[in-house]
Amino acid sequence: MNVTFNKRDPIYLQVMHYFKRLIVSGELKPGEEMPSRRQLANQLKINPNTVQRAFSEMEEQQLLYTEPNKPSKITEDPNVLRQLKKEWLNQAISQFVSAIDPVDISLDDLLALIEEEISTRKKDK
Amino acid sequence: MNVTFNKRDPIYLQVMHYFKRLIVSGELKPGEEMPSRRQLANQLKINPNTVQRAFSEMEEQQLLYTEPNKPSKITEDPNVLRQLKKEWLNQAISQFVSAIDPVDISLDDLLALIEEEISTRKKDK
DNA sequence: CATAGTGTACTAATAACTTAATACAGATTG
DNA sequence: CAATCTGTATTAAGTTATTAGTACACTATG
Repeated sequence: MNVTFNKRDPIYLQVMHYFKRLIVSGELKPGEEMPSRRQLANQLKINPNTVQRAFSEMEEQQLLYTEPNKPSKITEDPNVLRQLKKEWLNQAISQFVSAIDPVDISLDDLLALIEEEISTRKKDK
Repeated sequence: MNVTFNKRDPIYLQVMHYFKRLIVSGELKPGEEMPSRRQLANQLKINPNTVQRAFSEMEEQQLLYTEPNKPSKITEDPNVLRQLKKEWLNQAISQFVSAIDPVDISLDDLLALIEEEISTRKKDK
């Protein structure tokens, strides 16, 4: 459980983002149990209600489901999962293209820089 | 002056981002005058101090310089400008690669999606 | 020389978020 | 069957960053 919170964004959003990422990557599998709200709050040294907020929003987005008095679980709905991955990717690309729009650089150079960054990261990990 | 503020991020940061983008794109040229703090605040319907905060931070970053009782001007230091562009690009790429890291997609498919997004935007504008 | 424009500085108010304190219903476990 | 674990809900308080209000010093201009 490697989470570091930045001070700028709301913690509940950062918690959501952390778990969404795990779902997108497949590290959290459909049907898998989430940690309990209190337990997670203890680990992260945050208030249980902050976890509750993150979880209940993820539940609204149908990423989690909760049976009464049981820990929440990752959705098993393939449509929801597919949609999540799709949106995650679209959002990343859209934001990226928008960010580099003002920069004067050729497409080839840009793609080369991306490849370079990716291979650098592979090496480092 | 086409600015729409989101509600999440501090306004002064959004103002900074807006002008940095203009500098990166070259729409604001070295030595060019910035609008006065009050005038800009009026246009954007925000408090002059919010503009002041944005401007003074940009001044700290040496993107602007201000002679007493004169409107601020864009820096004419080519090193600062080069550095800004470099960091802008690096930040975009780094953030993007980090975002798509959990996604299971081939490099070729990814680059194709980027090209597609770029050409879509060109078409639409 | 008064008016209106600069930038700047200080303090107060606001708003958003987080934390905290409790409570309740139900399940599980020893 | 008591203790402890789930999730859920409500309300209040605290904190912090952002925004707003106001005043000051200086300059240019008509």
